[in-house]
Amino acid sequence: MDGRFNNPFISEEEEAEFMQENCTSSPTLSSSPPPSYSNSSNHMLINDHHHHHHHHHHIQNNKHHQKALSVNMASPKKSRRAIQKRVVSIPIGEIDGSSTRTSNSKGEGAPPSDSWAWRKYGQKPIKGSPYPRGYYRCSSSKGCPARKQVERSRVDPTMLVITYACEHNHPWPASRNNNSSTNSSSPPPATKPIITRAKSSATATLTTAAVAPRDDVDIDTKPKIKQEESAVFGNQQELIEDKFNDLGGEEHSMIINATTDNDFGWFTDDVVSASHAILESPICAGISSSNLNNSGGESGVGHDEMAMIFPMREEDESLFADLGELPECSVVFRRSGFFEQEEERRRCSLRTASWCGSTG
DNA sequence: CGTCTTTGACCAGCGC
DNA sequence: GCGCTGGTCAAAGACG
Repeated sequence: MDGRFNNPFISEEEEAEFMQENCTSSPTLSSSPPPSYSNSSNHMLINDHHHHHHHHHHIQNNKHHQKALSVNMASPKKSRRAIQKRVVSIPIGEIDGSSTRTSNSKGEGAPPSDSWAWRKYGQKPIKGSPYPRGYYRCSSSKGCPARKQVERSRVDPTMLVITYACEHNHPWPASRNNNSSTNSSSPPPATKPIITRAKSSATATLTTAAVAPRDDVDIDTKPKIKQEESAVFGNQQELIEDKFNDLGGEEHSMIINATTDNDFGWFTDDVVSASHAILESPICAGISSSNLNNSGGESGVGHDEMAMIFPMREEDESLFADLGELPECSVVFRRSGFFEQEEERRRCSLRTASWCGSTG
């Protein structure tokens, strides 16, 4: 499916270089019927099943050494940072998974299900953040390059930052026993028949979990989280904000006004009600131009969550696509009652800061 | 029994 | 060249 996903706020990395090639910016399933998802000849990177076959003969004895064969994980052509990513920030409490799942031993609960089946394959603590980052990959299809990283926002613990990389190669439920219901173009009927009511946007589907009915009602978990995290955050906030001033911008995200909270209709009734989500879009549509002047850009702290973009419908996307650059529209979003408006504004100005996430 | 999560180790990229 | 950090793998355990 496409990165537009069904997430509330998405910011897209533009650096994408090899990602596009390797990851085969698979055509939005919805728009164009993918000819053959199974084809793996194109993307020869990030996939693991590939290298497995490649270096088979190498080592097999030592279990631990087997990993050695995974060396070529990605054609080392470009740096990891060159990978296109879509950063999505969502209020953790709103849709936070935690659900029935194993919740979490240390990191965070199950990330909000975006109707795709994700399998966690790793988790690591991130240098600048008190919260670990979880690594997920699409479990629907073995060869699916789709991956996502889930971590709690450093600046706003109540926010969950999900970074999507690569898109799915397959329709919806590739394997598994998903009932892909009708066609592959549209997400499966959510367990909760709520979605897409407001906007009728076919693509908009969050917390559906058709594949993995993991998300249910776990709204209660959020209050707890808030307290803990917010406490931790007290200090960092200041620091982080400082850093933002030095951030360099690389991103080209545009910000637009969201119509109204109706747009969140596709969230979930629970979600919506629980999330007093407010869309504020001061239209800092400056497109990062103003931010670029910093060039120092690194710190890699928190800018990711700064950028929150609202996923558009395919239709809309198309329109923008024609525009040339703007892949998606972004929207500044914020939860009411947590940060002050001032901060909000501040963010707005910083928002476009690029998230050079990976390397620390 | 199958699938997914957890967890420690390995590896590559990057900075020094 | 070394060390740090992030990203991934895979065995074992947990869960359904």
